[in-house]
Amino acid sequence: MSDRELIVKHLGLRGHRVTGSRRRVLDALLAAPAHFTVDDVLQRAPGVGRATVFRTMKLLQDMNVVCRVLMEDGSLHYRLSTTGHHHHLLCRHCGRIEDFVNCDVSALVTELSSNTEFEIEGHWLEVYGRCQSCRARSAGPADKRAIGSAADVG
Amino acid sequence: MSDRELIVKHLGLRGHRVTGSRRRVLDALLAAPAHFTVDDVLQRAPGVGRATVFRTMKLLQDMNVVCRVLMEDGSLHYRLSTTGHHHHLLCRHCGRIEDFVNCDVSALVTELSSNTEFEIEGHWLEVYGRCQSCRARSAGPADKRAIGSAADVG
DNA sequence: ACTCTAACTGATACTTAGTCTCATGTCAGA
DNA sequence: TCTGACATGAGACTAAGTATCAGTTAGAGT
Ligand SMILES: [Zn+2]
Ligand SMILES: [Zn+2]
Ligand SMILES: [Zn+2]
Ligand SMILES: [Zn+2]
Repeated sequence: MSDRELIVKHLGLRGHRVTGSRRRVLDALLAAPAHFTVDDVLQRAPGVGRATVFRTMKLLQDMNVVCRVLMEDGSLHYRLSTTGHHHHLLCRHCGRIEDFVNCDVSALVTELSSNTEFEIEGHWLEVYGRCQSCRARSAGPADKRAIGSAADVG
Repeated sequence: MSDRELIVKHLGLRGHRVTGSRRRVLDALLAAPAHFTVDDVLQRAPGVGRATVFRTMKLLQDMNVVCRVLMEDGSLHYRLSTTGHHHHLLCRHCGRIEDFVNCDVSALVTELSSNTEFEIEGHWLEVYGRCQSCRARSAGPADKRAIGSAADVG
């Protein structure tokens, strides 16, 4: 069973209708590159209305089919996702993204909980850097896929 | 020397002009509550143009006078800041914010660096939860200062 | 004090991201 | 196949921010 069929099935099971527009949006983002904007989807899903694309993205997000990625310039991209909670490592230089799930964010949270009087319920974390292949062909000038002024650089 | 005088002096030293508009924006945000939007500033700085407020906020941000806070609903707020890199603990229930600087994010970064082949250059982290006083008067219904659907809840 | 100019300004038009409304269309269960 | 709740597209609208530009001004140099 293809990715698309799986998702469609999942939609059905959750009581959502499987409509033409939703199928076109799905096809669009399954064919899209590793991360993309709502606008990318709009252009790849001909005939589907703007509002519908936004609505569908939100639906898929709630279903963990896609996740949102906060780019360093503050814009939001989307990415196919299977797992629930996880974080991203973004290469500033080539735009590549890797997920990390098993990393010890929970240790940080635990530490914070005991240091402060807050009860921690959630968090948002994105990490920016330079991937292996970009390090390899290093001293080259960075391209523009992940520009940043919004970065909380640490 | 007052906060304002200090900042004004700092502006001057960095070669920025100290104009009426900038003074009005400064007064506005020094009088504002613990965190506020650009729009709040606009309303508290009568006569200052929209674009100028945005420009001034960016300037003050570059000077570490203010920092940006990513609310759980995705909107951006500002907050007076003195230190450079730090993170925020936001109470979802009363809107209170605490900074944390000394927390071991660097351990996480180090771990990530060795687990992945990324060279980590920056990150963005916000933490959401419930502050001590909100926990004290617990079972009460949450108010609406920090609503969230955008949360990356972990 | 006077001049000069780069820095700054407000108005306004524009862009981008997303929401709302509403009349029309359609999926899927009976 | 009927039917109505769900979904849709068009387009108006909001919110957040940027670009342009003609006019103003801070403040350095004299
Ligand atoms: Zn790379
Ligand atoms: Zn940090
Ligand atoms: Zn609280
Ligand atoms: Zn996490």
